[in-house]
Amino acid sequence: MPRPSTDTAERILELAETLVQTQGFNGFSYADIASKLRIRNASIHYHFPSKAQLGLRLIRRYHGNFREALDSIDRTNADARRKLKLYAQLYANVLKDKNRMCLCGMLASDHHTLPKPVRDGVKDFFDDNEAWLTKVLGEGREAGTLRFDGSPAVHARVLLSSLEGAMLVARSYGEVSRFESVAQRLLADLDAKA
Amino acid sequence: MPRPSTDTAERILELAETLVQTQGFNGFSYADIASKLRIRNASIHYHFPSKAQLGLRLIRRYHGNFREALDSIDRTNADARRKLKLYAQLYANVLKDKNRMCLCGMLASDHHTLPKPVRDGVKDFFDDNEAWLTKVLGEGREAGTLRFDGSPAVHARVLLSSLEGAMLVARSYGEVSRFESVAQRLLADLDAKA
DNA sequence: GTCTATAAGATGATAGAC
DNA sequence: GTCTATCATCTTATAGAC
Repeated sequence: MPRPSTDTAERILELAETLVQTQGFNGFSYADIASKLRIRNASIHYHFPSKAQLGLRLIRRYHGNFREALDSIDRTNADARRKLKLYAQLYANVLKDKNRMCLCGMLASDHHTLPKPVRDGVKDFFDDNEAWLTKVLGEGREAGTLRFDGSPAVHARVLLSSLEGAMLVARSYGEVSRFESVAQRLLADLDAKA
Repeated sequence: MPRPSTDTAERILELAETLVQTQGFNGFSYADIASKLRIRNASIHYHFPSKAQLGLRLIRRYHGNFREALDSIDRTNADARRKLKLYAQLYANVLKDKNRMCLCGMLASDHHTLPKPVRDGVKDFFDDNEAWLTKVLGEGREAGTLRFDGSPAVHARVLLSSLEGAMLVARSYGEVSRFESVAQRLLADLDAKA
């Protein structure tokens, strides 16, 4: 059977993700989803009873996919510099796809209006990213391929903040190159030979 | 006479600014303003016929105030490092006040849903900030107090993006210290003696 | 699982009295 | 310049038929 049930829920998540990433959590409605998927409002509520629950599912999905990408980078690469480059590309790929913002970066902007569970999900995402970056930065300095002052943890925050901000600003210009030049500079400054 | 007319328009702008900075352009309504200022919906429309016009007035006001702050920094300081520190403090002060996001950073997140004139206003703000930063970075390197690779223009983009992103992420934690540690690291890395 | 129908309230906006 | 009254539309959400 051609996956009968979960299919619609998946299509809803897929579209809702794009909508949050481009318009924000308060910038789209169930009606937007219904019309684009040619289903009814009530069908969405069947799968996701409230918008808060939809938001939470969206974060968990996004975080899970991101986690897999980080694990994949870890599995297939040894060099910290290479890992950071691939990490930045993760962001670039999001931006290249319909000028999307990072899901959690977008939700961070909506922070004040979000249900508590969604807020917490955003924090978890940032925490996980910072932990991964901290680890990679530590490894790189240890191996002598990366050079930076201060703690890996603080520099992880710098990288996370800067990449999120670079996406945010680049979207206003619709220029991915803006993101890329910032990311490139950020990574070049970590180069051991600098 | 105790400024009869402009007073209400000013109070509306003041509150709307906070609302946009904390909830986003799509996260507040005329009703929110009306109830908090104890006036009626129609009174707001008298001063600002459409939300788009309110948004534009908000940006112009914010940009103007920011411009004044930059001019003030230029007037009273010679050292580029000092100027950058004061620049970062401008951002920190916004964040400290009710966990606000930069008005234009917030509007950048709403980019996809904004009226064209508002979008353009956001770009103008970023352009102006980048130009100022580019100038200061150039001066600092010339004077030998700042050290960085690449062009002042690219580094200006790095600083703008990073500070905007640092605000965005810090808001999710409600910790100004998160912003401050990132800003501090960013500026320390530009130090000539690094 | 999807639909029709509908509720109950919010939204941006306007006409016209005071 | 502010008000009351009102609009058309959109919003999240639910009840119940199919």
